[in-house]
Amino acid sequence: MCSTELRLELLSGLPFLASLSAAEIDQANDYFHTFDYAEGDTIYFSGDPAGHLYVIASGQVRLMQHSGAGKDVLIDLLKPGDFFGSLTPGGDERYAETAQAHSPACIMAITAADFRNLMAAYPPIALAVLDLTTARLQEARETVRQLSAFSAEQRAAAVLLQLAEKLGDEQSEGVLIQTRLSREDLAQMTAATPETMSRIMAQLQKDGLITSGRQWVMVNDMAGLKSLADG
Amino acid sequence: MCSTELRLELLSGLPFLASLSAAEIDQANDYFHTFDYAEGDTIYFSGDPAGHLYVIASGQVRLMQHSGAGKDVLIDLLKPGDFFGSLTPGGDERYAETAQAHSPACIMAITAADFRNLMAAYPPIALAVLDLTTARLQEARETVRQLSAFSAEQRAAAVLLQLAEKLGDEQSEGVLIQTRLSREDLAQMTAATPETMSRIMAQLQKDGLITSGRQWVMVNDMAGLKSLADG
DNA sequence: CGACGAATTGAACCTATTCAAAGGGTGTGG
DNA sequence: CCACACCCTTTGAATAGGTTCAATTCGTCG
Repeated sequence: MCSTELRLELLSGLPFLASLSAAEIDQANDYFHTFDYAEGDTIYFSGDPAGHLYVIASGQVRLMQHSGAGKDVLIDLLKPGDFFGSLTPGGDERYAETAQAHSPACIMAITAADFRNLMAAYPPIALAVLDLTTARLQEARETVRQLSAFSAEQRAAAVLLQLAEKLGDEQSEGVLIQTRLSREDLAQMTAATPETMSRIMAQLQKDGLITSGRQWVMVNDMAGLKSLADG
Repeated sequence: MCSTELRLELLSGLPFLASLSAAEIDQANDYFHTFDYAEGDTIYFSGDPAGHLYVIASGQVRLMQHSGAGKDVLIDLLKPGDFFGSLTPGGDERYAETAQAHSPACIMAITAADFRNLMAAYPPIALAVLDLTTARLQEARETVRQLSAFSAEQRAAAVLLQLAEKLGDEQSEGVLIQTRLSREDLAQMTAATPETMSRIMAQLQKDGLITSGRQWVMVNDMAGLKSLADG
């Protein structure tokens, strides 16, 4: 269970709460409840009534979409400081995605209505959240573009690049992606099958662009990956 | 050129300006400039410095993304009252998409910085814009899901449904989509080729779900299309 | 009515999927 | 501490869905 200090430190570090004073942060903190999740735990299911906004205190969360026959899509991998869940006050709406702990995680939750009041009281918060949402919209549209125009190999390269930038740890031999990632996870981010992903990863490794084993990936040549991804 | 009355009437009817009084609307109107575009005119190119937010007064606008070799993606078709362009004040950012008049159109433009001031002054505007952006994010993610999990025929059915709901005119024989739409336009919305789209449209017509000719589509069986789209 | 752009149709080709079987790395329990 | 079992991963071969290229037909606007 994450400590009160961690909570306050986290809240004060959030980009979209940057406009609040320490006292106001302290006050906002009262609206949040904290929950712990083990790896694999579901935070909410797609279709559940949407009543809360969540902020990651520690750990990683994955957002997924379901279609029939195990054809799931991994929309996004979130890290501490990221938010997810509902932004609208009405509890009648429903979550469009499923949120799942991708690693052991501590999550803070606030009522959607409370958060909306916070945004209405502090316009800079609303603008900051709007900026983040706009950025996600462009990400999603970029994904659409890649699915429409590029090969599985190019999409894989783009996904690996993105992961390396977001979750990568720079090391002497390359950028290590700090997350357990199976071939299936990568496949669900790329709109491919695990088998295809396995073949692609083998090819990328042969070309010296990456190194990869069971559940881990290291990017050795960011520039090379990028030129492959861009066509 | 759209008249001043049309401009005021349009502004007062905008969902995200609903919180403003008549006098405030009148005042906001001063920030907007109006431009006319002929069918096919480009409003801005992907990559241009992003300095304005646009609102459609009349006509239709299409948002597109480019990739090499004519592999363009038609992200969205917008109608009067919809906004597009930049939401962030800094002019250093760039448009991610190209905006083009899909029919003769009258477009109102406001500086991104001015609009941001408006949102900061009237929080309900910011919240309304956030809601619309969130809705678009979910739309984009739904498109990703469909590209990942469904066949071209299912995607085509989903696109036609969506168009019929957004731009459809209910008639005795079915719902007529009120826009010129070539096989190529539909292909760019579906991530398919015009040839594939032609074959799919022929099949759908044979099944009695739609009627279609050169540049036009009518949906005869919404429920049938929906069950096809959902799998 | 004529001409041009759009739509259709056919056949070969290719990428990625599917199904199946064998090969490892990891971590847990004895 | 080692061994075993489990799941992830790899690899192969057959298949299918969509693309590509090319030729023809059709509708519509001037």
